[in-house]
Formats: sequence, C-alpha cells, structure tokens
Amino acid sequence: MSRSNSGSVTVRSVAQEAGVSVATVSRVMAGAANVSAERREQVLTAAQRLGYQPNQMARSLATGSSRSVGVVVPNLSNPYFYDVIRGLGRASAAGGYRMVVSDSMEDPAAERDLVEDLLRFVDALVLVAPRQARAQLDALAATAKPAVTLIGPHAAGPLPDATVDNRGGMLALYQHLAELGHRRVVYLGGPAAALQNTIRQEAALEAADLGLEVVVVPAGGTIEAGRDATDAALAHEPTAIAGYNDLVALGALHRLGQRGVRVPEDVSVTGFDDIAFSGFSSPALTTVATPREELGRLGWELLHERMTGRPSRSPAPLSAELVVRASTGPPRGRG
Amino acid sequence: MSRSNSGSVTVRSVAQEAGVSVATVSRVMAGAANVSAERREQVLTAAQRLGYQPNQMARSLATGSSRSVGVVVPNLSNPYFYDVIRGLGRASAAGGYRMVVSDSMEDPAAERDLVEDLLRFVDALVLVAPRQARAQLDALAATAKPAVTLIGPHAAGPLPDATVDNRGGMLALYQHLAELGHRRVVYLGGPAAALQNTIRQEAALEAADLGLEVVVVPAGGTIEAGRDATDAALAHEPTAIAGYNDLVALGALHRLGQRGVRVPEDVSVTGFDDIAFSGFSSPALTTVATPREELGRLGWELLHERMTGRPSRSPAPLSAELVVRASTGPPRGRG
DNA sequence: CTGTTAGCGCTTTCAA
DNA sequence: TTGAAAGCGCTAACAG
Repeated sequence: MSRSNSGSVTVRSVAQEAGVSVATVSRVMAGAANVSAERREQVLTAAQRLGYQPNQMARSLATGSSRSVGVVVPNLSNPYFYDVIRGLGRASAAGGYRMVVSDSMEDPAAERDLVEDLLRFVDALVLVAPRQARAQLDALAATAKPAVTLIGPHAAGPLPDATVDNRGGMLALYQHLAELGHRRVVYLGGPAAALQNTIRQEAALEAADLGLEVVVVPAGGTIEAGRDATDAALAHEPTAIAGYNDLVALGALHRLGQRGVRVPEDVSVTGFDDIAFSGFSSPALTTVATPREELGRLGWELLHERMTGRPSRSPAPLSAELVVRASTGPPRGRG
Repeated sequence: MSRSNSGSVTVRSVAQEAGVSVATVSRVMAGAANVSAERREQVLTAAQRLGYQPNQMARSLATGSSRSVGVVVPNLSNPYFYDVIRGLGRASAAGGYRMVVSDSMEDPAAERDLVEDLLRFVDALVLVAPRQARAQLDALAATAKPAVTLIGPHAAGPLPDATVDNRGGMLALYQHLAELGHRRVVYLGGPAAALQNTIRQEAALEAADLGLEVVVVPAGGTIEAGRDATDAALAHEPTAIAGYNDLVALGALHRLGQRGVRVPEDVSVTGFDDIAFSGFSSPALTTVATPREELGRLGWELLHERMTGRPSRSPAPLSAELVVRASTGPPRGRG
C-alpha cells in the first residue's frame, strides 16, 4: 500500500492529539450520547485544530450505507422534473440522505447504465418517469437495494410507485374544450417511451364521450418538437391543439404565432404540467397542474418505507387540476 | 462486526468460485494486462454467474479516489446552468468521472454547506457562478482537493476560473440599442450576490460612451423578479429595458404585455444567456448567446489539469454573441 | 464511560 | 503470472 494520503487527518490523528482512543473520536463525531462532556470537548477542539473532516468513503464502507439515494430523470431540461426533484431533495435531506441525480436524456439505454452505476454506491434508487421496458423495471425490484418509481408503470408491479392522475387531467382539459364548444382537437403526442404519453393519449378515446373528435399527431417532449409538429396538426383543421406537455404546447404556440394563426381566436391550445413558463407565455397557457414537489416528497416517503423494511404500497395518483388561462376560448366558425 | 451484509457478492466469493486469489479477481476487474487469458475467463464467468458488482465504496477507500467530481450551481431552475452542467457532465464522463451536482438555490450559506459536504467524498470540485464572498473561495483553494470556478471571481484568484465575456456581451446589447436610436434604457439588476450581475451592471457606466443613459432598477434572477420590477422600470420612461438575464427579460415581456405596452414598438427588451425559451417567446427575445456547453467542457479541462497536477491558468473569457430577434426595434417619439 | 480490536470490500506491494 | 497479506479510515462489538 502506502498511497500518498500523506496529509490527511484521520480519526487516529485526532485521537492522538486529544489523548483518547479512536473509538471515542468516532463516538463524538457520530454525536453519540455516551461520552463525557470533558472528553467530547477535548476531541472537538483537537478535530478543530487539525481541521479534521471524516472520510465519507470509509464511513460508508464500515456502516454499509452511503446515506445517499440515486435519482434518475429522463430530462432535466424540463422544469417539471426539476420541481419533482426539488421536492424529493428536500424530503430526503430532512431524512439525512443526500441525492445523487442523473439525467438519462430520454435514452433508455443510458437510463439502464445510470441505474447500474448508481446501484454500486447509493443506498436506494428512485426512477422518475422511467423510459425502459416493464421487464427491466421488474428486474430492478429483485435487486438488494430498495427502489421506487415516480410516474412509473401503469399496472401495479413489484416496485412501489407514486404518480399523478394523467388520465383525469387530460379529461379535464377535454371537458373544458368541449364546454367551450370545440369538436375537433389534435393531440400532439409525446415521446414513445414515455408512459405518461401512453396514458394521456389513451384519454383521447374517452374524449369521444364528450363529443370530441381527437386525432393524434406525433410530436415529442420538447418545445422544438411541439413547434415542428404544428403544421401537421393544422392540416387536420382542428379548433384546438392539446400538447403532450407544456413544452410541446409552448412550441405549438410559437409556430402558430409565426403562421399568423391567432390563439385562442382561431385555435385554442392546452398543455400539461403547468411549468413556470406557461404562466408567462403569450397568451398564457391553459394547462393542468399537478403537485410536483408533493410528488417528490411522496416518492421519498415510499422509498423510506422500503428502506426501513415497512410494507409500502403505491398510493392513489395525485390529482391534477385544470388551470384555465388565455390560450383557450370558444371556437369560431370558419369559412 | 458482522453487519448483515449477508447476501453481498464480494471479490472473495468470486475468487473462491473461480478458484483463484482475490488479487487476481481484482486485477481482472481492473482490466489489468498481467493475467493469463485462461484465468481471466474463469474469473469473468464466475463473476457473471454470481452477479458480482464491485463495491464502489471499498474501491474508493482503497484507491483514495471516488472518481467523482462535485458540482455546485446557484439555481438549476435556470436553463442556462443546466446547459453548462451538461457540457461539464459530458466531458467528465468521457474522462471517466461521474458528476454529483447540488443546487444551492441562490443561498450562499447553503452553498458553503454543500461544498463542505461534497468535499468529504468527491475528488474535485467545480463551483458554478459561486454566490459566496471572495475570501471563502480563496479558502477553498487551500483545501487538499482540486477545485475550479466557472463564471467565478472577477480578479484573478488562487482558483482557476473559466468565464464568459459578460462585459462585452452587455456592450454589444447597448450598442445595438444605441444604433437603433435608443437613448434611455433601464437595466433590471440581478441577484446581489451574483458576480455576473456586478459585471453586467458596470457595463451600464460604459454605455454612456454610446450615448445611452442607463438607469439601474433592482430585480433579481427569476422570471417573477423580472415581472415584478417592470412597473418600476417603466416609471423611468425608458425606450428599452435590458434584463439581467433572459428569465428577467421574459418576466418583463409578460408584464409589458399585461399593461398593453407593445414590444418593440413602445419599448424594446433585451436579455442575456439565450436560453431555449427566449427563441419561443412572443416577441422572440433579443439577447446575447454564450457557448455554455463549451464553458462546461472548459471547466472540466481546467479541473482535469489541476487534478493531474499540471499548472492550469484561467483562460480568456469565452466570447458572447449578440442575437437579434423581434423584441428590439427603433424607439418611437412619444407625446 | 472508555479502549481494544476486528472487520467493511477492495487494491497493491512484495515475494514467489 | 500469481498469491499472501497489509492496509485505506471508519464503526461497532466486546470487555472492562
């Protein structure tokens, strides 16, 4: 051995400096109660003097826990996921755990690699809106480490999952449009690998009951995707366009503006997620809001239950709330 | 001891299964050349059979390196920082390092805590747009771990720093406005702790040489801050409003729309950063673009130099490029 | 309340 | 090319 860790201050140095055993130092650092005030003081000042910083690696190896949870998100450039992560981060921090987040950039293969990598050193894992096949996820549950999903598999699987009411949210949007008098709407579809899209798209079928004809035009999950799919959407002559998410809707809004199509006079537009930007577009976007920080918090709760060996079952989906802004209005007859 | 790490597959299990020593297993896993093909094969199949996964903690403790770099950003909800991080992530991943990113949420105290925490287990640190006092940063340089800043201290300090030409960018914006015929502009100031703001604000003084009178109105770094400061800005009767960054400018755009002030007919608006949303607002935002992924890459380069003990000096600021869109135009006389 | 000591799982000399 | 063995820095029995 003898790596040149020359300078590093260890429990040993502190113990020596303070004239106590390493065990005592360890106890003081851990905040254990069974140390006399006097000893504690000695250790603390010695540590201070030497600038001692516990080595997290050694600690983890000894305890078998890194006190960190891995988080994988499909796309951190979507503010929605950032908000979920923040809720998760706050909750886990309160529980004494740090978060290590990785972005798969919508790539299922990258997502698998990230999971594998994280599994080597975190205590537990949360997959946000996983983009991989169901079988892969189920395999994850067989791992020794606790894991949960957020906005995960539709049907109940071995992994606990917290999610939002995607179907209800979409239907609220459709109902709003139906009440406004719309009849034909285009749904701008999201990433194929996204489960949320599957669910949101399925809602199109049910929209028929509301007297709506919904045609699906594939787009993607980004603002650019929304912009680029808008021409195709317009070809169907809808009076309203429902985006897979706010980003897509914002992209559509932009393209409509370029083409001189007025919103909502000529075409209404809706999104999904209620990201901050949606309140600031012009016109401001009608969308559906879900409690995303709450979702993150809930994810931590589920994970924590798993980590402490308690049962933990997937809770009911968090409800989605319609947010009506300026991008929707009654359709006008044309021609 | 005897923590119930019962199930875990270790080098020992694999060695036993393969009928070799743990040293050989370690060598194979490390991809060392000095192992016979036969032995290697035995080890690999044994590892496969047992589903062996190296324990990263143990590895780190033994080698003294976690092969991870800590990254602290002030505000990940600003897409600008996300892009910088992505560049950094790609480069460090290519170099075999993983990134652990933390968000200080614009809180200098939180930033210090995060740094301290990260220092316990990462190999090196990069601070993006640090919000803490110069002295604190200089102290960081005294740490055993290599560290660099991105968009850091103005004057040269002990920490290498890669940055962008904030001053040049602002002046390009002012020159553009001056050429358009503007005379009086309001600069919507950013977060007090942000160094970028100091520099961008100082550019206001130089704008006088361009025939521009620039008055500073404090705002902040968010879209809400921009919105809320707009009324105060308007009180100065400017023909143009220059936001601290795109977020602030987008907020201003929104408020102007609410008040029925036309952009750019009545007031021109500019931002800084060229985040994706800025190309999609209406009107699209005139701003300044900086090579942010490149900035991240450069940060890794600097850090890597430090880590490998090479000199490393702060490079020249990356240049900022004016992006003219629809939010700026010639002023109209009023009254 | 305190110290001694045996590991956590892995890497890396060192000698064979 | 291979194995034995000594740690990396810390924690947690265990004995006192």
